[in-house]
Amino acid sequence: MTKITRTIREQVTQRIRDDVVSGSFDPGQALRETEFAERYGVSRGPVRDAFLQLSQEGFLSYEANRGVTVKQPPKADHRELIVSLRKQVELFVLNRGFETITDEARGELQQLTDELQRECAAKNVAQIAQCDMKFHQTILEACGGSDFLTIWRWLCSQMLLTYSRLENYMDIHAEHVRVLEAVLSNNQEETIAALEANIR
Amino acid sequence: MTKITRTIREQVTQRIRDDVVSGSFDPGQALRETEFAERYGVSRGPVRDAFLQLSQEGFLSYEANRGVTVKQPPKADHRELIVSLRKQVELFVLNRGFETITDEARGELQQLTDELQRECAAKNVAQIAQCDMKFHQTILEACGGSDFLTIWRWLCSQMLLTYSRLENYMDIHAEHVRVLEAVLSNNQEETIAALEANIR
DNA sequence: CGGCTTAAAATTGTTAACAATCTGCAATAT
DNA sequence: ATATTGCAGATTGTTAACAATTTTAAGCCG
Repeated sequence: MTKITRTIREQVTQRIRDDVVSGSFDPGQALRETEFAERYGVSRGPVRDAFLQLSQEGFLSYEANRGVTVKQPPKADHRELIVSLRKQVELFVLNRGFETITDEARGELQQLTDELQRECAAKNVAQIAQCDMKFHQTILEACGGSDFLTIWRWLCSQMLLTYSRLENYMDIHAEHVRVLEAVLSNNQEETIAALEANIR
Repeated sequence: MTKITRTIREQVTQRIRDDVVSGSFDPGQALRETEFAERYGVSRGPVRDAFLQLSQEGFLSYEANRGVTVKQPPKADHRELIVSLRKQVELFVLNRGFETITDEARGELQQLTDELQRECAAKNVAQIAQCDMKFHQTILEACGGSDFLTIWRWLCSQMLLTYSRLENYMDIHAEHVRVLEAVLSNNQEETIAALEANIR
């Protein structure tokens, strides 16, 4: 059974995160609690929680008594380090836990790849980014890497602030198909190679 | 002029963080919002914020509608990766920004080293950890590495969950003196070597 | 004109009450 | 006996009012 009700904070967090990833806001722009509370028809509490969480995730920047602003994308050399760190985390986890991937996880990866195809065709940036991340997250969790989820999310969010490959949508899908097929055929080396190529 | 008033949330967050680092709680132990609100004489709001923040920092584990528990320390192999990642971040930042370290930052480092000496002598675990982190944070910020503070904090917190060198307190101080003197003598290579040796 | 003071407006921080959800246990049915 | 249901208590989630802080801008003085 799939989860039916999510907490308001989670919903608000997801919506704002999507908007940031889609580039709906300018970097440095101030976000007001009241504005979002009214827009979503909720009180300031959950919005406040969402701002706090998204700040720690790396999408927003928080200053006491002054609210949050949309984070500037990282500089080129910083981005290089970030990509390198993310690769190390994902490949580390994959190397240790490749054998523990269950058939259920395989099915989920298949499903996410299909969803990714649809979203790539529809050119829906926020949904593409969400599928992309969920795909990698599924692998991480299936390999016993849940401990690294927080740091991995931060690394991803920094990369998403410059989600530069928005031109070639279908390439994104193709890259994930390569990973998926490597996983399905139980080929650890090819999986690693495919993942390595996908993270950039 | 030093900061006079801090927000309640910050104070509560710091106190709980200190208690976790000092080992006041058992791993897996559940923390109740009401209990901490009463203990600190505040309402549940700031405590809730603190729980949320400390969860993202990696000290606590959060489940919707079920509250937070104290995080288990990372497994040995995970810890190795974490230490390696932290080294990469600090050394990357230091390499790029060593020249930008100001005299003000140097003074702060001197001050923190003195404070560390006192706290090591007093064997006050939470304060030692706090000085230790503040020392490294000062270097990071002085070298223009503020962008990495979030991820760096997470890496540190995971290491602090097994702050294993609690025996040889004065060694901690000595290691930081070596870093400090390298910075003061403007010796970049020695600074890197000293930092590298200190992060473990 | 430029800098300083000050009050009002806007915004975030905190609180306490209320709502929703989960937990544990006893009663009940199979 | 075992599993299921339902209720009471405990705990977290949400809301709206109030407090503290910051920002804005007008007024004043040099």
